[in-house]
Amino acid sequence: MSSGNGQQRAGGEEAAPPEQLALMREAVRKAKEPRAKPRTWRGAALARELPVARVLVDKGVLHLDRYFDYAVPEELDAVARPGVRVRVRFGAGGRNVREGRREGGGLIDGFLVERVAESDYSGPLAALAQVVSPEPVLSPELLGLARAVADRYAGSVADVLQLAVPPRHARAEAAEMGPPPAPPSAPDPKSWRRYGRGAEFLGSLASGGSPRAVWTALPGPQWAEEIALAVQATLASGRGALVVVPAGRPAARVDAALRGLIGDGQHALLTADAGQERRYREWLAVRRGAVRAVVGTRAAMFAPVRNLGLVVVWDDGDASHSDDNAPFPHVREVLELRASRDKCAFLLGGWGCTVEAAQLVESGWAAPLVADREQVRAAAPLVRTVGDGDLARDEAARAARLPTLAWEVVREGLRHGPVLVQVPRRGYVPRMACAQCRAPARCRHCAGPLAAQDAGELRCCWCGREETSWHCPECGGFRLRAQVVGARRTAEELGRAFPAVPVRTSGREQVLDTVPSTSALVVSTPGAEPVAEGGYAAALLLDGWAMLSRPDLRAGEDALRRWIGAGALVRPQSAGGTVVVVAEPTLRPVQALVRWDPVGHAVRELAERAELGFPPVSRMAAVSGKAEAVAEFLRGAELPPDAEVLGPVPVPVGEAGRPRRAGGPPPGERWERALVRVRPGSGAALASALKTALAARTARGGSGGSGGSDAVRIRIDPPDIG
DNA sequence: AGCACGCCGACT
DNA sequence: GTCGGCGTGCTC
Repeated sequence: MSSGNGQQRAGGEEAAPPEQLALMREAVRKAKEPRAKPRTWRGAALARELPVARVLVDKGVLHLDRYFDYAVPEELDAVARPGVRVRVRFGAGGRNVREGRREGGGLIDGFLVERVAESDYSGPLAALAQVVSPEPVLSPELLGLARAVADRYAGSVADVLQLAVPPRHARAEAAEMGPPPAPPSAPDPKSWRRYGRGAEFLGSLASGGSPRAVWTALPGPQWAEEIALAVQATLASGRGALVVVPAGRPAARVDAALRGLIGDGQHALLTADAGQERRYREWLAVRRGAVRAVVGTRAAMFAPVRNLGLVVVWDDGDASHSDDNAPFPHVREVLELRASRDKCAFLLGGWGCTVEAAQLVESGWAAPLVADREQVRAAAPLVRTVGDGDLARDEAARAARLPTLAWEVVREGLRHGPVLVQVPRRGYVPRMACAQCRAPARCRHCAGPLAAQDAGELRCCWCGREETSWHCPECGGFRLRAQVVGARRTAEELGRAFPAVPVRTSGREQVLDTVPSTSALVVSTPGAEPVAEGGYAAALLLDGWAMLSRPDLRAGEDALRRWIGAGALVRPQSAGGTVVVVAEPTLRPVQALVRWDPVGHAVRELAERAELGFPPVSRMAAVSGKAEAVAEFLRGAELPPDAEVLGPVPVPVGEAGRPRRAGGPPPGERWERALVRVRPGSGAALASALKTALAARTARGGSGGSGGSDAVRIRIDPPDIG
């Protein structure tokens, strides 16, 4: 078998004299001899032991997702250890054969993966240009994890490492670090006793066990200390622990709780808002084993904790647990991988319960950690609803835009302390719902969401089929309405309704951390709610129907999660805490809130998704790009036999209000998106098929993952499948 | 993605 | 004869 290159060369040499031709053929054959001895083009001396370095080049492109061999010069022998960052010449410029070997190609970064005696590569090896630093940042464990994540998400290892290894900072690296402090003693389980087998769980951690649990936390501020106790128990067993929370504020709470329990110095805080130097210093402290525990936001999910004994994710339904860089790994999934690979304990906690969490319990992978109903009733606020019927009957509501019940609860609450008002954030996508019962309109073929198109016709956002005779399967209605959200004005009007009371707002721009226990109206968007000292006296959850009627698979789950998140900051019912939600009391998430039963909701939701073939019971991948590119890609890909392709359908350009996520179509281009769905168990096969097809495509002609006009993008577990 | 190599048409 | 377009294929 001769390479294409060789054929070409031979063709061009036909005019050359025979003896010269023979010489050239000889040269070609020589270059192809297997097990070529490593040599540099300067003939520099090589390391005597293991002179070949296997290098992972730091380029996200998929067809470069493998190792390249380089020769190790003698002078780099000592520092060229596995795991260090290196720079190498890489690119076509390196093989200018004619005028003797000349340096070419650009210098690019990479990681030295291992040192070996011989190379499989048949050509002459280039030499490592530089060892950037002797710090072995890429351990075999981290590389293994990065590879597993890359496989799970059909991405490249280099892309994952970009998320996993922070940029180097020389000054941070120079700092000396001491040995880790002595482990703390095993904790008293304290409030963990409120959960059925909570004390048992902590005991298992402390004695070196690796239990896995989905924990439904009771409302209130105790959760941070409960996580800290789990960390303490794990440290007591001589192992390390990793906690990932959705944002800086909850990270600060767990940090404070840990300080309170075991003091400073046992753990590092890894959050995005730290500067580069501090980030790298903290990360190094973890890698070097100077600290044994980590609390942080999503980038911390890869933290190289030594002898990992426990991983924790808090509030896994929060969107910020999903990384927004390729290949878009999710904290819960990555920590599941870590727990499996490292055989360590796993704790997924939240006030609510995601469908994915319910699935972990149902599959038997994790055990439920819940309090009994009596405990729940004692800790949760009283929840009351205001539905359409109430509103219609309510004269006062029409005038004041505030239902009588809501008004009364707020007024009464303000007599005892602060009152939280939750208003939805702007920017929910208006799609279609039943005008009568407000159930989202769904496609009768694949159950995707229906949306009105530019021309006015009704189409499925997944499979693209037109719907001409829709009627509501819930209530039999046949009229549709577009969903519109207008919110903030309500807050201003509220302020006018209670003129003597101070109004404070907390939102995306300015997030309040805490508010005092004095009477005030606290208006907040979901996720930005300040914690009130002693708890809120009441909470008012407005425009619930708008949250619920988004035609998103997770609309109900999301709404419930946000309500629960607000309600958990309210005093218990026994202390007068009351929540009013403006939403139909017949709807499932509303009922779940009233009963404070997030697990029941998630379990029912899971059963329904299994029936309809929705994630997470099936796995989905989105393929998007220009129409021809998507079609060609799908034609070329060898998808698993059970794969089902939905669509493609046009990607809406700049849908009203929805912020365009990174990875959308460039301005002015019309893109399409297809969804590929497989049965449970075929997820890995799907990811692998997509990765192979993408790599082949890029290597062939197309312009691969990022740039070019014929690019396609793959996203496993797309977040917005309508 | 870059980047060189090589074939094929235009021009001093 | 040589210069330079861009179509292919490789990168240790």
